[in-house]
Amino acid sequence: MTVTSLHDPTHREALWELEDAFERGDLISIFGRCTVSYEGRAASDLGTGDRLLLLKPDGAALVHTDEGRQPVNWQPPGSEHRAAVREGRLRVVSTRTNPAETLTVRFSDIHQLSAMPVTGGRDLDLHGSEEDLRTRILERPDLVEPDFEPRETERPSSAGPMDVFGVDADGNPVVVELKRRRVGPDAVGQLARYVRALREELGIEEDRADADATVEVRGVLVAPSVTDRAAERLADRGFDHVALEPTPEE
Amino acid sequence: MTVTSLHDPTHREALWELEDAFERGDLISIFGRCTVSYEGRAASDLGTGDRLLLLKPDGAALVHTDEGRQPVNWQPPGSEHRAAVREGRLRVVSTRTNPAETLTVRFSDIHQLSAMPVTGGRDLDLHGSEEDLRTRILERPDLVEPDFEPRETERPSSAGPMDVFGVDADGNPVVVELKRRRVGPDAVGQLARYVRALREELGIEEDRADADATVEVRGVLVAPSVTDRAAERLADRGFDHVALEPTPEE
DNA sequence: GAATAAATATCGGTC
DNA sequence: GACCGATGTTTATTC
Repeated sequence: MTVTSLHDPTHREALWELEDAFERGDLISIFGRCTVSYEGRAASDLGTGDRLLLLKPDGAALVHTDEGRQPVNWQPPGSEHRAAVREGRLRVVSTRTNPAETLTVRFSDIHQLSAMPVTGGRDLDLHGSEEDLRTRILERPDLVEPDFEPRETERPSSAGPMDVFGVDADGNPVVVELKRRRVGPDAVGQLARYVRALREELGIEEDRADADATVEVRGVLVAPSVTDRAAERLADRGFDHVALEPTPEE
Repeated sequence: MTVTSLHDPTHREALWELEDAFERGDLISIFGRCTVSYEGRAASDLGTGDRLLLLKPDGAALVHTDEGRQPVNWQPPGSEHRAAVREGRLRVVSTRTNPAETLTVRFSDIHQLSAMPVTGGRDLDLHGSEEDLRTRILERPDLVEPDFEPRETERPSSAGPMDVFGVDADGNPVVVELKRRRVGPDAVGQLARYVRALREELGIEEDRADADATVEVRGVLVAPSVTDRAAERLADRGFDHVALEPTPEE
């Protein structure tokens, strides 16, 4: 493990080290006083200040200040980093295409530069996602409702694949939409599109007042909880909400 | 400007410096070999590997690998960082409440530690946002359509505030929904909710076949472009699309 | 490449 | 604190 670390380097020293680090595919961090400008989907300018610039070998670039989880400016992976000294000052430019975007960092002072090789150790084991919720329901369909019978996951429809498709105790088709956390109105809209698509596919009238219909396509939203507005929209459309967490409570 | 930088420190040396840096409110970066575990809204585990840990004085914590714009693990601002040496190894724990979440980083090797004071220089001047699009339309309403007359922005309704409310050449109420970029069907749903709310408020029948109505609430979606499915839903509901960028083309 | 939906989304404003 | 909507959202997956 060879970590390079320069303290208060000159701009030229920083450039030499940067070019070597690009060559090695190192993860690079530069802390210094700089201005930042971005142009692409939007455009932004950031005046002089102390920031941390992170340059990744996959092309990602991040400019961090002392606040926030989000970088104040960035460039996504796949971008190309270049460095140069202009008028005695280090300048780092990261560009990408489609969309065409450019991030430019101009340093007036370089306090610290580090470069370090990083490989592997990237495989995160994450649980508690929507997929865990689906697994949970397939293993215990009664958590949705008694005698619910899942038939298919990712069932295709003209509105896209529905999370879970099944049949209830009375033989009605049921569209289940899964959300791992509290949801707003948009999730109800998503569910409504699937239900509408399935009704059309099965030739079932949308009019719920039509009590003659022996078969009704039902919509069920499975989520830990719903917002008030989402609850209204669920009620409007005659859908059900099942309160369920992606993983069992302790 | 005092930047502290330790190269291959002992775990105890790193701890001392960390505690001082917490005290000073420094921006801290630690590069080293570590494992990471997270528990909260979801849960995850990350095996041993070289990573960069960024600790911000506002409580944000970021674990970065050599890939991706996103940190592989993180903690949002407002969290509390603590450090300790257990069994000779540095351990950094960041916790927050509501929701209760904990991020734990256990180091086996510390390659590099830096701490630097950062203040100010955080005010980003961003243009090309939805607000720019609204400004543009208010200055040139004809970009929406000839003789369109904006009356109100953020006009309240039972479905929430609508972006722009106005009147067309024939005196019809117009609800304008703004999007800074290409949109999908959800934006049409959002517009539909506002239109429905306004129709109810004004006591206007939704049935468009009712040609007797002298006043019709119209819906206009202003966005650079729309997806095919969004276009279908716009047509279904009789809404219009105006192709417009948040900032003028060069 | 376009479209669609998930995410430990984050972030800001409002009530 | 809950809720709602924007974001240069990013990211993954599918078509």
